Amino acid sequence: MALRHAVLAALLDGEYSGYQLAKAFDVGVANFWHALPQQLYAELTKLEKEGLVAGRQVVQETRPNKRLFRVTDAGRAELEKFAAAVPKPSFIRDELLVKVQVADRIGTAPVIEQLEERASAAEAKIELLGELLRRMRGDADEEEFLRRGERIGPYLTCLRGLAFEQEHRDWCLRIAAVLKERQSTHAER
Amino acid sequence: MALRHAVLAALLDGEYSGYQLAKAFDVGVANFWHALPQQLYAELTKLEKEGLVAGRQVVQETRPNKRLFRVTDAGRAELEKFAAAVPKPSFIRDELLVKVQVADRIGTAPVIEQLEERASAAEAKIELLGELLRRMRGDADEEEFLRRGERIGPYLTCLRGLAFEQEHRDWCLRIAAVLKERQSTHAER
DNA sequence: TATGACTAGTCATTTTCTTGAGTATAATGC
DNA sequence: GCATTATACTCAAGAAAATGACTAGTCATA
Repeated sequence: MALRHAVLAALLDGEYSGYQLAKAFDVGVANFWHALPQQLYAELTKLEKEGLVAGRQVVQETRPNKRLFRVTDAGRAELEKFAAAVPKPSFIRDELLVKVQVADRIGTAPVIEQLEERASAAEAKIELLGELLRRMRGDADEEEFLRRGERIGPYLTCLRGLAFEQEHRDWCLRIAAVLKERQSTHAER
Repeated sequence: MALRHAVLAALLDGEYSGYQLAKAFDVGVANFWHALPQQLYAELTKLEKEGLVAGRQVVQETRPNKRLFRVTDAGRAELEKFAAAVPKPSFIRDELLVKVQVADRIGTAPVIEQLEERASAAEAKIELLGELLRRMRGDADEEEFLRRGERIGPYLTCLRGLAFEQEHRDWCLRIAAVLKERQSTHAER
């Protein structure tokens, strides 16, 4: 019951099609959740049936028709109920961590490579998020924006995304360095 | 196909029962994955059927009998294959983030409370992980340990857990402060 | 002019995760 | 002495997520 709320949250800022949502939920512009297109289409259908969102058909000449969705009052009420409920704890769940856990017992080389790839992926996302944040706050500096900005929710979640990616990158680089160092000093078994 | 590898990884350090694994996977000592007891028991059964782990019955007088599992050669090979495969990207998936995303549009008060609760939960875990790390490295300082320590895998994943929790705590406190400040300056709608 | 990428979805299946309940004994705490 | 917690599991059901395949038109590019 969490994807539904993520969808409602994303839809709170305006009308979007399933396709548009899918992009946002995929690339990570939406730093607060992640889902595949199929999940989103399915969820939108369910939400519409329950009256939490309302869709309207938009006929397009040159592109396939699409359906734009917006949150209804019932949807907003549902979100409010959700916000008041106790949240489930969040966990890291990362395949790379599993690999690092055993890296010193099995082959280190591929893990080092993956750590470095991850680090540069994180770097790219850091750039992207930095740009996004700059655009969101406009001329104001951060403090100012956070005090007086109109819509700070997305900014705050992006901040978390940014901090997460920075931590992620730093850890990857550090661990890669540690494993490399050991690779050269210890004899490979 | 990731839980199986997490289980194999956890089992690599010795023989454990499903019950013991469940504790490790629950509390977060295992900072590289999370799972419920039922999943673990089921996974162990499957892994045994496939010959990736081997279990042996240990008869106990005073406690219920238990089954201890260890990784077989086939299991180790499977882990190696896994380590070499391209890893899936990791995502944050946190209900609290969804709430923060919409916090400025709906009720802020409960979200602030939840942020502060999260922060203190993170604080507690930080303590725990710090203690764990200290115990793992013994007398040596970190640099030293990472260069020459026997088994650094678990240490490295704990480091990530620690950094994650610190970032988590800092963000929660910062956002709670921002939302509070706005609550007092803006008129609540 | 074929190739692939982009828009805008749908359908079906499988895997994974979560929730809830139940069994049985033993040690510990009030 | 009675309640709680800890050990050690099992079974079933349901929700959520991931995987894969498919439709169908448009646009840019090589």
